[in-house]
Amino acid sequence: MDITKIIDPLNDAQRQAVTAPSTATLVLAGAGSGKTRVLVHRIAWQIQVLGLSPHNILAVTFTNKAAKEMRGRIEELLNIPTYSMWIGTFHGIAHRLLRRHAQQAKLPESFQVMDSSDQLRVIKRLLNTLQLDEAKWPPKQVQWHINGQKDEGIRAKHTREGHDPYQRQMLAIYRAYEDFCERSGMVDFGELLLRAHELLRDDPELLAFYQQRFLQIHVDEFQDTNTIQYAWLRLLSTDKDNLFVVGDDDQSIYGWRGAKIENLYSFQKQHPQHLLIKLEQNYRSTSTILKAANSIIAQNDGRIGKELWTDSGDGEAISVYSAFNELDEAYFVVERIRAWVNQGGARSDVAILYRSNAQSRQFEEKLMATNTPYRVYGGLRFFDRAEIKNAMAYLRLMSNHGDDASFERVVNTPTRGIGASTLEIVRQVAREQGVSLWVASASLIDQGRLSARASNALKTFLQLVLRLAEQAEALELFEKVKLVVESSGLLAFYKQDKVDKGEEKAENLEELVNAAKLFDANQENPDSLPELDLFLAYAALESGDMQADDFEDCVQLMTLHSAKGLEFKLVFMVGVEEGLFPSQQSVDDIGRLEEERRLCYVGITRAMQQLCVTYSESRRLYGRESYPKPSRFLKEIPAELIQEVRIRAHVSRPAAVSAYKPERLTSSTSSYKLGQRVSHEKFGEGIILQLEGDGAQERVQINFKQVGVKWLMLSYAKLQVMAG
DNA sequence: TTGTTCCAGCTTTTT
DNA sequence: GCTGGAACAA
Repeated sequence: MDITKIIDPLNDAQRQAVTAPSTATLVLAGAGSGKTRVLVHRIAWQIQVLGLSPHNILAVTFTNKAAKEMRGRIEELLNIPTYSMWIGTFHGIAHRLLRRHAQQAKLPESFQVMDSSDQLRVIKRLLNTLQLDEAKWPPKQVQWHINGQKDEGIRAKHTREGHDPYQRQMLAIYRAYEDFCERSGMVDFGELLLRAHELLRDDPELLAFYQQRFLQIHVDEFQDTNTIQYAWLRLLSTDKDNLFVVGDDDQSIYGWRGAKIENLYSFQKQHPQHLLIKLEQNYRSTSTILKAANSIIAQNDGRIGKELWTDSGDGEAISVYSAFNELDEAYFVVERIRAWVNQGGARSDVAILYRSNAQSRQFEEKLMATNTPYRVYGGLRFFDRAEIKNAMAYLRLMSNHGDDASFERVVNTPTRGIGASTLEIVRQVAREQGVSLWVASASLIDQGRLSARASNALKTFLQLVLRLAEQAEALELFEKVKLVVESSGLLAFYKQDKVDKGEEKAENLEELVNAAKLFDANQENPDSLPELDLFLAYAALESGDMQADDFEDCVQLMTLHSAKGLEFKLVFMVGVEEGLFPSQQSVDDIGRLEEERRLCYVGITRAMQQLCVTYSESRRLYGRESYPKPSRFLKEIPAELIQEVRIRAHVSRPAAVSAYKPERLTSSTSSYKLGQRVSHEKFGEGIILQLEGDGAQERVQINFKQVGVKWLMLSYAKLQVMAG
């Protein structure tokens, strides 16, 4: 047995963690301190030295990427297959449990997973049926409320009807939403976790089964767990003290989406005998960078406390550049990158990190202007694209006719003459009879309660889906997808669409067939569940990773949040200004301010060799010129670590932007005049306010007595000149 | 069905 | 000040 491979590459603290006895263990892992290595080697140790079967191990992460990496590294280290080991995201594992035990979880066998945009659509439709004004009940806010409740493990039935009208209405919406999901077999992300928790909690036999199976439970990024996730972990580990959690309270940056840093403290309280191991030796950054990071994070209260150190050298000072404006800032950064590349540095070792996505633009422009390849992270992922979602909706509908959200999505995509009024009737019947849109449509057709045209169109649609389902039955997964893409009419629809990037969309649809092929090849499916349902869930749960296309040597642009877990030799932290970073919305609340500070800590510790911080003396924000102060975080870096860049890379005081605005030209050919009284057959009497355009394009703005101000095309509107 | 105008909103993001 | 979505005119 070769344990040197497992033990030798570790430092003392890491080794202590890896070889720790099976007891509640908290590994406080600073940035760049080898956190993943500890998890991987710990699992390897348990298998190779303690003789555990991979079958007995559970490892939970937050992202698919992290899960994949962990599995890969374990396989590499041990050279054994790991398919029997449960490694995955909280959501992925919850999903697996629910699929396995759909019946006990009171879910239909082919329940569907909704992603957040699906969820938002459902909520919008729900508000509509409840006849609530979206302005008063913003769908986003409703979504936030519902997800918040689920994260806390609260269902509608747990909430007492209070007196606060707002709360009462929210509760009513939540209840209606739950009903809808129940009826149509839809499960959102929060529901996956909540349902999985309830499943184990309410079924002692099942719980005992999994408790006996998972002898060791490992949790990555524990500071990001929310209430229900931690509750779920505790259920599984009851009486066993077999939780091995790794996290860093200083890198908790997701409080705003329900992460409870308190879970770290509760863990310590609930396991008084727990083992606490701090990983403080950093293998990533220079001592200068670490000193800056330590000094900033020290400003926060209530930390468990640790200090990063390294035995590598001081390295270069931190450059701070005060830009004249945001263009100058971009210019400076791009110049620096050019110098780096000229000295033989790789572009992919360089990252530009910003607080908000909107900041990427000026950097993109400058990079483009200098022909520097770059890649912006974030944005639409493959499975989030409308054309992909449409294809998936057909597949879902084939698998589950009760999926109203998918029904709505594709009933008239591509257009087949099923208009809003027909749909409204269908919805109404569905509501009255408490059935799905599918069933309502079928009965409406049977009873001949629709116009012949609407009835036929609807019938064509239902038959299309039925036919697809029938034809797909015997096919391989990728053939099913191919069938749907081609026979639904989607592909043809996008191919003929010349204006709206239709070609690209058609290509994406073809790519979807490939994705299905790949999925099929990689899928283990130990529980032999329907592959189509698994693929659909995969699309919702793992929407990223499809865009890892070009391997070109690129500069990396991303938000500070998405940089977590990554490292770069040269890091630019830009826009480090009060109001931007920390964000204006966070400065009045100490808790949120501290989270911003942790974000700053995360940003700084991404840098391996060189860190460059920039701020601008003036910045255009929401269309207004602002003159922000340098961020307070800058002052928290000891001055001796900083080298201010004095020279202006480029004095780019912009020439005063011309105030010229083309005025709306008054049409000379018109027979109408300003102030002219006219009358319109539909809108009645009014007075001309403005004229523009010529000939067929000529338009007039008219203030109508009855209906107010409107723009009308003169060539269409039949206006009568009135005396007056 | 399509093209235009209007209007709110505006941190961070994974699953 | 820009952008995406809703509302509206044709």
